[in-house]
Amino acid sequence: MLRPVITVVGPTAAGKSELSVALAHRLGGEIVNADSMQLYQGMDIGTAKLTAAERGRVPHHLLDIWPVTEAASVSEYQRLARQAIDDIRGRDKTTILIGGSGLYVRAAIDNLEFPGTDPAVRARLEAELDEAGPASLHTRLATVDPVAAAAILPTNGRRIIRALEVIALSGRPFSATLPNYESVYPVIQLGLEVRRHDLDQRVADRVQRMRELGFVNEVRRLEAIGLREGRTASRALGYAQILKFLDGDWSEQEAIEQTILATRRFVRRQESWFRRDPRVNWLPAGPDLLNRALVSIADQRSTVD
RNA sequence: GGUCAGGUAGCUCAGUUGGUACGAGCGUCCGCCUGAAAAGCGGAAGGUCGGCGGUUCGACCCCGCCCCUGACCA
Repeated sequence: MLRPVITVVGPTAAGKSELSVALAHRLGGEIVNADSMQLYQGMDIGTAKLTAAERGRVPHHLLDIWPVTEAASVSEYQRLARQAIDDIRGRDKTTILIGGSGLYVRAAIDNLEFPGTDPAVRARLEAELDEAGPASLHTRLATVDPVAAAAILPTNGRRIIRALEVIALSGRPFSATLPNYESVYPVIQLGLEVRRHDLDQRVADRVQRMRELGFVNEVRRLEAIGLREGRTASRALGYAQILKFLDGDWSEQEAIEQTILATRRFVRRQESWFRRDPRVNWLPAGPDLLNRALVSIADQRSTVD
């Protein structure tokens, strides 16, 4: 019998990484990263990547696989994640999928299929967006795919473009709606829950610590190898703000404060994303977390198989 | 002590020559999310317009006094 995939989800700074390593030790597991930014090489301090020592001999997969110049792709991530999970399960080890990128988690474990992409088509649409604005693109979407147009707000340029791209490539409507939590593996999902106030404090502390650890220098180093050209990496929390500091737009202090604010906003979005998923079993942060997690896993294991 | 400027949403500020605050950005809360997702987007809740008195049918906007903040002058 193949083991279920265990996911550890929840907002940034809740303590997912630490719990995952502890779980891996207990369960003989291996960790698969589902954090979109930890996929990047060299983005260590700002993504709060565990150090080699902190990983404690637990095999970690899908860290440091992309250079900062590469644009992220959920679809590519999905391929790699499935490959890693299949490999781990094939060796009869437990997979612990951990990350705060909701879509990436779902891409790994759920029945999502991503239609293709075409840089030329996309570039054309983006140029149009710049010139004409999202409303006119939305109007066009409404004529070719009323269902998609109804689901996507006229102000959301990004999603309108993707819909039009898919239609242009496939000739079919962009009827993509997220599947109703149909997973392709047996899964047990643990969610880490931290009270708002505490979480905000942790975020602030963490960002301050990043600064002390040399975050600015990390960004300088990455800037030298093309961070600014990286469509995804250059927009990462903290990195974008430090770049503005390096540009002279903000003082270092402002960059740090803005990073804290942006991270707080992000945390809210993460909570709202994961809260929806009824499969997640929430564990309040606190003492004895590891044991409570193990109990929760044992409880669910009986129902999963 | 005097002069000037200012006291409007949690914060920074718009605003009406007197007619029920039209506010904006940020924050807060809630939500959406299929190839940039640490991205992108939407909604909501918040105001006795510094206090007291006066003028007026009616004052946040006019008058008086008071309190607070800042700058300048003594």
